[in-house]
Amino acid sequence: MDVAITEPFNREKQFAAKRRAVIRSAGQAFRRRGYHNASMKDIAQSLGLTKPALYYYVKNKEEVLLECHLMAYDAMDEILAVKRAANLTALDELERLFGQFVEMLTDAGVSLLTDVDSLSEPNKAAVLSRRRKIERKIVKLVKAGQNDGSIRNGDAQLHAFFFMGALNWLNAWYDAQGRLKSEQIAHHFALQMRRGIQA
Amino acid sequence: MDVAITEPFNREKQFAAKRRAVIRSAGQAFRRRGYHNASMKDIAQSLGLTKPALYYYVKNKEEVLLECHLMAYDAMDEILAVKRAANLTALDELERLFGQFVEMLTDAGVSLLTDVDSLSEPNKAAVLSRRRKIERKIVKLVKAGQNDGSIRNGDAQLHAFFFMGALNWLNAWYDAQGRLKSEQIAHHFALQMRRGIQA
DNA sequence: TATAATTTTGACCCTTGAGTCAAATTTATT
DNA sequence: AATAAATTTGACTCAAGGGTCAAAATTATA
Repeated sequence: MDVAITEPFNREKQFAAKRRAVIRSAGQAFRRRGYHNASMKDIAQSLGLTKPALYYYVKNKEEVLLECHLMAYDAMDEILAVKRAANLTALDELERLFGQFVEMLTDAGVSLLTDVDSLSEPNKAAVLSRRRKIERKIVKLVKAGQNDGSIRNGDAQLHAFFFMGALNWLNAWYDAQGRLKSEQIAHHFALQMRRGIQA
Repeated sequence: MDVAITEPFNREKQFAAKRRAVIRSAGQAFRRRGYHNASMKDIAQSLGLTKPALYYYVKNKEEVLLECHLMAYDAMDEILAVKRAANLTALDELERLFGQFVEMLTDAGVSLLTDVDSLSEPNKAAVLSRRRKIERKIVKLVKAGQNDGSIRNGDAQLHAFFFMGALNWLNAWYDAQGRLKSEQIAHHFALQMRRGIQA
């Protein structure tokens, strides 16, 4: 086989995959116990590694937190990127998006963290900028809905802040083993979001 | 004047007042920067004190966090304690309560914190127990609304989790100096909450 | 099998911040 | 003014946890 090129590429892939696993695992820990309550040693152990082995894959703890944030925002961007069908109202679209966000946070192991103050200034700014960009898209959609008549009037920003809270609060109570199943939550939340703002 | 009794009482009052000030000030710091990012030294300085002076009023940092949680729950209990007028639907009542919660978190300097994992087991259990007690009251009210026909059917717990998220998310974005004024937010949120669950 | 690259580790260093204490200062009482 | 109580502080101790490093172990390559 033509390994001369693919082999080193596979090595990189292995490395990247392991690195992602580190970030994801750390994300779970941060989500459950909080950034400062989850030590690098804990995170390493939960992957069957030792601390120095972790540091082979990441520069420092803050970098891990940063990537957790960005990973979640990437996932949200991906959901937001899908162009909506022309026949749907902005409200319909928002309902669909919101349901997908919920599923992403429950089903898929994506962790939407809130601890932004544990980042140093440049990173904090970067994360907040990403967050605002997503918020802006959503607010824009709310305004579109107010124009197409599907969403009732009122401060669009407040409309959005309200239901984004429901999303961020998921971390505090959602339990994959619990009574409430991902799909059920997504469906319920999407509807409650819709009703809250519909015209 | 008959000081023999009132004087020592005043001393205690002074002490208690200063102690409360410490808790409240710490609460602001925890809310803004997070429990672990706000050092006891910071908290002391923001009150014009030094660290050892703080420790004259509180046992340790965890105690401060605990009291912050309890203080917020006390305020919520107080709001919840008011008997509702017999002619109001449960939904009306819920709307009123929710608006009051929002005002309490914005106008009054009450800090509703989410960091429960930085508490040791017994304290964490105590805080979660208080939280659940409040949640239970609210869920009960939701169910009452489903009985009196003012609130649409669906999992009452999910109804509540959704709008409680909006409340907890306030910390992340509310700024007393910002564009959005307390009363406006309270009114808007109360309505959006109502619409989300009304029959 | 020998050699080189990658991955992992035990043992360490170092900073940060919680918490303490004996002594100083301020405030009230006789 | 003298004494006692309450309050505040400078100067510490100490543990936890982030991060490093030289060497060992593993895996791939010649």
